[in-house]
Amino acid sequence: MSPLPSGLLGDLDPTSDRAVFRQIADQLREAIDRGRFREGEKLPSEADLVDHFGVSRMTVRNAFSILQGEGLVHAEHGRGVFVRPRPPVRRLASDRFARRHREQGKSAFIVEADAAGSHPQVDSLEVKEEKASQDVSARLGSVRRVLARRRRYLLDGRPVEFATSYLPLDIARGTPIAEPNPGPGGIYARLEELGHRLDHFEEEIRARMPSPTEVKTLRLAAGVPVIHLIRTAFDTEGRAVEVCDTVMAADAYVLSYQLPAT
Amino acid sequence: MSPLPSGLLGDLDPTSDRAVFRQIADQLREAIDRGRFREGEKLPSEADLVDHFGVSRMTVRNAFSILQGEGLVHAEHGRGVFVRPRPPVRRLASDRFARRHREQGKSAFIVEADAAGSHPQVDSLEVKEEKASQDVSARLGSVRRVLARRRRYLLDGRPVEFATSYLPLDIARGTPIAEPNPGPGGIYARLEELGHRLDHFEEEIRARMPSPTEVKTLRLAAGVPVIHLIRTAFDTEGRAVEVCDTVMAADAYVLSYQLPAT
DNA sequence: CACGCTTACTCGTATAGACGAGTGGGCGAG
DNA sequence: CTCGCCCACTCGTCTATACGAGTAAGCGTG
Repeated sequence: MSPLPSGLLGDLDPTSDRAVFRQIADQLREAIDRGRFREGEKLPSEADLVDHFGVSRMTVRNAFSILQGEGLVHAEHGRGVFVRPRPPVRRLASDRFARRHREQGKSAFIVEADAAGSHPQVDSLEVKEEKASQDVSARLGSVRRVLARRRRYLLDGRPVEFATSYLPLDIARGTPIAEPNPGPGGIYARLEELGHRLDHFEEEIRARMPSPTEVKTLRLAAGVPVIHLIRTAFDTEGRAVEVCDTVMAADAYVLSYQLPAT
Repeated sequence: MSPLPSGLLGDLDPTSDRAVFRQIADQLREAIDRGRFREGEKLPSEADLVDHFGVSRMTVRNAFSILQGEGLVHAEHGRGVFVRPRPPVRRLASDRFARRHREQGKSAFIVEADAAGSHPQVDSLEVKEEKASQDVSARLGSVRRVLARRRRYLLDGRPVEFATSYLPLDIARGTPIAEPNPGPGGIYARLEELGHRLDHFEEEIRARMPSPTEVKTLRLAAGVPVIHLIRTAFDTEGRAVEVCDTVMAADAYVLSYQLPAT
């Protein structure tokens, strides 16, 4: 156990009324911000810090748990505590559903990821009829049962997004939309072929901490929120023809919208 | 110290390899989800749970700290641990900058809050010239110095949003935009009067955990992420005339956008 | 050389105890 | 009755200790 390089971290201020574990967290946070520790780099071990600051281990662990909650670091059992690297972000533009983007055969996700040089994957495909939740029913205009299309998106092996599309049965049943692979251009292309020319989308965005299920599905590190996006697609007759409920790892996304200044 | 009502919480499973503090957190989470504890209601005290489960206090505290990280509960020193109430959310529509919404005298924030029956407030007003950050400079087209307008928004006494507008000096200096109160219709009205007719806005949205500064400024509870929104306003000549950097308490907002299906 | 075991180091979980500090109700003095 | 104090209860901070379990490097054996 090598002692900490002197100067890397300072001392505690016993006169301060700031709790010791907060002072330690402050020092580590500042060192990270200043680039003394780089992305992915290992921080001093708990034992190192116990020696350096002369405190008990629980105090050091408390300090680390603060930084974890802030999403700054993550611990790996048996290895150490590391500065959490910022993963590459996926940029979602507001014109991503424009007709011109409906490529042949491949989904927007695949096309875009290929272009960015990363390896895209879609799994957990599930297509089935089910009872509409109260919220989905309200958005689709009081439908009882819906077709649900569930899928998870991964980039370079990392899950980044989990989405479920809900469609009224009278529109989707017996059409390619009810097939696992709906064909080129995705379900929006199919909807238009079925006579539902798309007019506009409405997107609602929230951010919150993930549920335990979401942590598992998206393999989220501590201190990573999720972006919850609910999109409703309207056809030219003003009918809501699809609701898509998406949960995204917030550290993997930047959403981008263009608004007219009308 | 009254014993816990039997049936409210179950027992631990000693054969499970799930950690005890996680099992306790699971039980509390489920009880909250099922409505056994309502919003704002007090959960059993640490001492109660120590007795009920026959574990040490740190184990119970670990369980609570998980739930805090999930934003489900919050602790109040000397009072107890409570189910975190969901505050009323502010809905931001994508047409909120439309010209027709530029009311006389009052800002959009005030008008909207009044309409919703809550008490709006704006403070921390600061208007000054400063050096542009690298990011702001890039967005505004390589300007060195900018006019920065900082303000914090509160609803019913609770801070919900902290925003800074940056404008190029050659546009803003010496105009009402450089005054604390820019007058009716806000700075967008002034920009148009100055010949910069607004064409469109671009908004970038991220979500992440707050920095300690943001926690203080927005008085955020544990487990509440922030929404970071960066808006750039473009005039009809394609010039970026303002960048607005906004940090919002994520539990107080729903963003809503309308997209054409062009 | 290759494989497997040992070992040191890492974080994870849990116990027991101590003191501090904020809150709020109750009780006693005036 | 009212005010102020006290006390019980609450969470916050910190120490000290123990064992478990994952990781990786090194060493010894075949």
